Amino acid sequence: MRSPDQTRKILLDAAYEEIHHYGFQAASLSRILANTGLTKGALYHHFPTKLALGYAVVDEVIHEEILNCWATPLTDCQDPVDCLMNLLQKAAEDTGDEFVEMGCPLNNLAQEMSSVDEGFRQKLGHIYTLWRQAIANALARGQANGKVRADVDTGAAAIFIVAAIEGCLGMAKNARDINLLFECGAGLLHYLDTLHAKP
Amino acid sequence: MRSPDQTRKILLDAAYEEIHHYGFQAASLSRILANTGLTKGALYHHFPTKLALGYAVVDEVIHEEILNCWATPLTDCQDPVDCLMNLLQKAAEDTGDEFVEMGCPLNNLAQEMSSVDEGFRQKLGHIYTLWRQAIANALARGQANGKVRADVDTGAAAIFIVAAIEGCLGMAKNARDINLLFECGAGLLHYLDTLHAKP
DNA sequence: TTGCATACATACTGGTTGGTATGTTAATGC
DNA sequence: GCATTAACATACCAACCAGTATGTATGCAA
Repeated sequence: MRSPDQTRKILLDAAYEEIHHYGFQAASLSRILANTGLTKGALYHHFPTKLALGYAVVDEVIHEEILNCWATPLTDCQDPVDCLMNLLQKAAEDTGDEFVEMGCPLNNLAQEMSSVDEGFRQKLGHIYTLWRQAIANALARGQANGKVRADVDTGAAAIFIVAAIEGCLGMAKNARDINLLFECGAGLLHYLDTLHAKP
Repeated sequence: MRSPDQTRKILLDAAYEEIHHYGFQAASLSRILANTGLTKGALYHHFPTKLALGYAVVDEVIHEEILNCWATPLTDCQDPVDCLMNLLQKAAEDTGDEFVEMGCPLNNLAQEMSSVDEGFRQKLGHIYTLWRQAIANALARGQANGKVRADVDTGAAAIFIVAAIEGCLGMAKNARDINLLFECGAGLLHYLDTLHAKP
């Protein structure tokens, strides 16, 4: 009847949703427990503090999300520009409504917590670095096989691409308008196109 | 000895800094009052609720900031691409350290509050719209005098430019690294350059 | 079957929150 | 100079917060 791993996951998922909605600082442990039907005993058995719970959400939930959505799909990819365009389209479709209403969890937490807690800042920075490296590596491979212009600074381009993605998601979140996300994404696609090697 | 307007401004400025640091939800009225040396009597004499104080910060402080830094300088500007490049450089230099540590107040609030409070969302959205329109108008004037390519969708380009600016500031805030801001800005400059009409 | 640690639930605490009710003082109009 | 109101200060409140102390039931090992 008892399954502590599952209980932990329930708490983690509920915390993820709560944080996604209200941010970490305004996230209420009482609300998380009310949503799960569990009690403080369970929560503090699995997580020593609220901060530890937040860290776990970053390390286990958000980290995995970015890996699955962005890093892994880029590892085997011949034309990184095309791949990024497809991933953008897919991301916009898959998580469309949720992200348009509540934004990208990674960006939300990074904006809220980077100037408040050093642990959050570093953990989130680590995820951003992984994401950027995945893009930079893909661009470099694209250069090797002639799909990407040789004069592109892959690292700097990766930084700008991630920033633009988060920027567009942020605009769409405030506007609550998925069309604005597409309009903004079109600008990014236009930029990506300039990275393509032209015959 | 008494100057209510000045008192109000002191409260407003302190609230702006507190919100800039901790966000609106985690902003503490007690901390604001401690920083000003004033008391609750003064605060609640000038502002009926915490929400009203937050709204005032948006309407009076942040609104003015965007107007002065972005909208106004673009009104009389022959080559909008060059102007934007200069404004980016200037913004990075002027507010450099503060923004690198605590981010753009407009973006911070928009990300935090858009999914929490409809009033904040609309007020901040209004500021974003003004900002975008200023850029779009400048681009359109650039098209009229041949500085900007005629096939550019000025509205969509303005959306992307604002998104990219906020995205770059967000990346730099998390990294706490002004060099990353410049690297990211270089990507934006590269995009802006593609808008230029080529001879 | 007994012993014992894990996995929770319940009840409570000190501190902080936004907000209010009541004083007190300074400026202003007459 | 006197009354009135604006401009604050002080004291207080219920609600909520993260966190803790204690109690209880489950499952497993011996």
